Amino acid sequence: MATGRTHRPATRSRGIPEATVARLPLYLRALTALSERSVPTVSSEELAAAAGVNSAKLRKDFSYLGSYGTRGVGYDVEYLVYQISRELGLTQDWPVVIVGIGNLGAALANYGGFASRGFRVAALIDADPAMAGRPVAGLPVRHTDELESIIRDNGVSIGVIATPAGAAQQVCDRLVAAGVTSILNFAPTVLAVPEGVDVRKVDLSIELQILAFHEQRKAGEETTAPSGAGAAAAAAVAARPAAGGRKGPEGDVPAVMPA
Amino acid sequence: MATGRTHRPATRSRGIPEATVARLPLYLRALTALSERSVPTVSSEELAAAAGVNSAKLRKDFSYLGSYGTRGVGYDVEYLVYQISRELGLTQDWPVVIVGIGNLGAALANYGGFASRGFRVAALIDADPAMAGRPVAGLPVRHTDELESIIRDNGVSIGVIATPAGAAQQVCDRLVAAGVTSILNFAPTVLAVPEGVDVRKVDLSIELQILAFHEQRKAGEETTAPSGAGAAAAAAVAARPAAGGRKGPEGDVPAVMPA
DNA sequence: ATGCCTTTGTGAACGCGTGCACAAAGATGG
DNA sequence: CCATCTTTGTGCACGCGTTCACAAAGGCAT
Repeated sequence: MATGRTHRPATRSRGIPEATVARLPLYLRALTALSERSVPTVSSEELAAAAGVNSAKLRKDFSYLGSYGTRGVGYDVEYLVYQISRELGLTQDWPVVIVGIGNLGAALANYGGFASRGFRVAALIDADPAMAGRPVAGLPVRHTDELESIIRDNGVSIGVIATPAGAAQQVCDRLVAAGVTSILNFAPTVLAVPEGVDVRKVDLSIELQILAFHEQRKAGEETTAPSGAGAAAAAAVAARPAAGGRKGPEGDVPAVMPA
Repeated sequence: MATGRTHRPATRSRGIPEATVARLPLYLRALTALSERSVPTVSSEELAAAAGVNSAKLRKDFSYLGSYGTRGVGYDVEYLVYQISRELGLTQDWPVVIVGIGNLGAALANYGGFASRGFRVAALIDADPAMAGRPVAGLPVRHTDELESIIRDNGVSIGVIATPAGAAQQVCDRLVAAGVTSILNFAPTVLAVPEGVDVRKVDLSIELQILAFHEQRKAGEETTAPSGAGAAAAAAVAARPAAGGRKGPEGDVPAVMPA
């Protein structure tokens, strides 16, 4: 999962909880797969299993959308696909620009799942003049100078930032100024945006660090010796500035304060 | 943010809440930036602003790690960098394999932030024999046949899946069987894993759909006419199977049931 | 030493999200 | 038409996460 979200916290939009919104795409994907196999109806139990969630949670999620099921039978697949698509706003076309056509930007441009569901790559934009005109995923790369006009001409409201961290905020500012109100940020930076602009962040480094945390914990649980090779390094690296014996989180690293 | 997580729900590891763990990398990044500018200390207010969070939340987060601040002064940057690094398990080296060296896999392999923080790309693996041996990001691509031996020889416990959706579960199974216990999944699929294996999911498509939802809501709020061009399409596409007048989520699409 | 000022650390309240468990609803068979 | 069986929709309780607000703690000037 990508982490981080920058939403207005309270404004539960239209009564649908944020957590539910985040799961709707999951259900939609599972339903689409069923639809392609021409499965007419599905029970909450089956669908929940396919989406990897609890069936009670799924039913409650759907209850926010309305009463779309039939008791004793289940949910009509096609109908539900449409309802969720509509709720997510996928019945309309969303032009998207990708800024920063490096390795990642190119990968995103080539991503098939992009176009499949209402999203259309309106333009690829890069700051490097040498990139300009070169085709990537069948589209010619445009230069950053054209950013504003591209946004306006295509009515783009969703922008994807795949630039280096240093350029992200500047690109973000220009996108927002040009009218973009939703941003998907792949650059490892915290973006500052005005009220009313949604930012979602996808950060590989953060995901790995979270995994490392759990990995370390798992490793520490097997061998009940928390003081591994890292302890020595701890004493070497960490130099507690203030005096006074501090205790670690739970007695771990007991007073390793050299000074 | 990448969405989705597959953790054991309850097991609050070592007393540090999951939500806090997810923010630690954010703090760490902000602190590292401060460290490079040789800033000695930072207050919770300043650091919170840099990390894009509430200062009260930051202080509570740090309180789970221990009492590492000095009242009236703030936090020692270097010391905090070390404490968080240690807590996240970044003081040790984590060998990582990337499976699926397409556009995305190559982008990940080239990602700089990878090596910077304790993570080392042990191998790039792809199923295409034509890829084998070709250097990507300075590493020769290895064939899938070698997956198990690579995992074992390098003691890899973290795997990154960047394959097409169809291959993801199979790759996942092999990774887990070979000893991987943490997986970062970029394929748009729900992965089934045994107990004790952590999966984090990064899904571009889902992120975009969530943005589209909010975008649609914003658009619908300006123009107070929810019944847009989509309504007609609704009647055309949706064919409610069961009879009986259903009402939409809040009166929207009122009884558009062609029967 | 003393008092003031800054900033941390945390107790408490609140709200959101999750899961249980069950009543209501509808299908189905006789 | 009635009984039975399946599955939905949801009231309720619980736990996690967030935020407020403040007392305690330490630095610093006098």
